[in-house]
Amino acid sequence: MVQRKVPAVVIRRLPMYLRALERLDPKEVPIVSSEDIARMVGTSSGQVRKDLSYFGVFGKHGVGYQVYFLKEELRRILKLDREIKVGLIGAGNLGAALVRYHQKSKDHRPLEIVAVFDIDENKVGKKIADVEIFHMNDLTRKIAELNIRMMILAFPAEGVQAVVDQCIASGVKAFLNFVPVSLKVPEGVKVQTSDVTLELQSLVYYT
Amino acid sequence: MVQRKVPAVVIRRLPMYLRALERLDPKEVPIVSSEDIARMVGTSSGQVRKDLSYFGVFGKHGVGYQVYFLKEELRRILKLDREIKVGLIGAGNLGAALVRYHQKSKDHRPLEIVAVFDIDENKVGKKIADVEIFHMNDLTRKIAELNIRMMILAFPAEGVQAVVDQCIASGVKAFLNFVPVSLKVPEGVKVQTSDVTLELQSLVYYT
DNA sequence: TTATGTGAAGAGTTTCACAGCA
DNA sequence: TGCTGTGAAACTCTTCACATAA
Repeated sequence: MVQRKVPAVVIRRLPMYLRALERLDPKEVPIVSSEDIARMVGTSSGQVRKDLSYFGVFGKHGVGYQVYFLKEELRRILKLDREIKVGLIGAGNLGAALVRYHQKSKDHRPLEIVAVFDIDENKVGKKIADVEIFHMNDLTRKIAELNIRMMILAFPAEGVQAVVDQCIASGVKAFLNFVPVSLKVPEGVKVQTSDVTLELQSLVYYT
Repeated sequence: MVQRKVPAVVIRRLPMYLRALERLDPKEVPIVSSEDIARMVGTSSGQVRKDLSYFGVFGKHGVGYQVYFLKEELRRILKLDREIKVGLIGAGNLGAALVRYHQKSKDHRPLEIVAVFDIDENKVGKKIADVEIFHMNDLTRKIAELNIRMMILAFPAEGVQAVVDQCIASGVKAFLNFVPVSLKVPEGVKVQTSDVTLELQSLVYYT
């Protein structure tokens, strides 16, 4: 157990381990080895053990890990042991698809998309997969009211930075950004950008 | 200039530099410094210079980089100086949104989505943003026929590995994978996985 | 005997700082 | 003088290998 600064890469792998464990039935497979987990997520057993060691001691020498226990621990570490309210800005193609996709996926809990925001008056009041669409004018108010801590950005690139600043001022701590711009955020706020065009372009190098 | 193995991170940054340069009008801004580029993409000037140094010498000491020239060079390095045929499997919400999003984006060229594939007979023959939907039975044939080298995976998780193997056998060299599974591919084939659920889950850690 | 937990070595990336050229 | 190109240092992350505990 080290509990120094945990590398961001490690944090990105923990949900993979969690998902692998969730595919297992604890009644049939009550115990797994780091090797088992590694095989399921496509990494090495050493890496699994090292990653876990940042947070404590979870296994038994010569035995392995208790599936149920390790799952609980991973959820606790990732703060997935409570409900998390997520907002989404942009009720266009991508935004709507993301909401539907998220609602449909089995392992979306405990992440709950509780509000969609858009500037288009015609969309306001309607719903996407049971999630209500609010006007951008209500952004600040709704973030506070619904206690939204995470925001998904899925709208055209105009004025993203201003919107982000507004969110941060209202208490948003993390962004999943699908807008193709680089964002500036203060210390303590996390942005994860997913840029399909960029990813496609860099893949071409390998063809 | 080094031209050893180029780190994957470098390849992922080059399209960002390219996009930054494309935002500039070469008539107004014919020359940029590494510092200018760094500011636009949110990195350091040293990193920009180091990254470029893997591929050759593109700037002039004391002056900077000629925008037009550097753009051309970046396109050449990334192989974006020719048309690239891309396929997409899965005409669901996400798949359709990705096709529309890609067609609409200004900097999508020279990447062209030339075929969508789905198992649903009812969708076959229809179009999404002018791209025809083919049946999965025609996958292998169409990949060869249209010379598809890259595939976007956006369908439910059943049997992905088998589909991937089929694509590889037909000549696909790179995948952008939105399916939440870890894929096994041979040396020489590149997979970039984008998993919204995983990204959201890891972001929670920082809230 | 088996599989964990973890220092230490190794590999990969970023940052630094300065020589060198326009 | 100004900004590039690049080794070398600093830092981060992964792999290794083995002491250790069940």
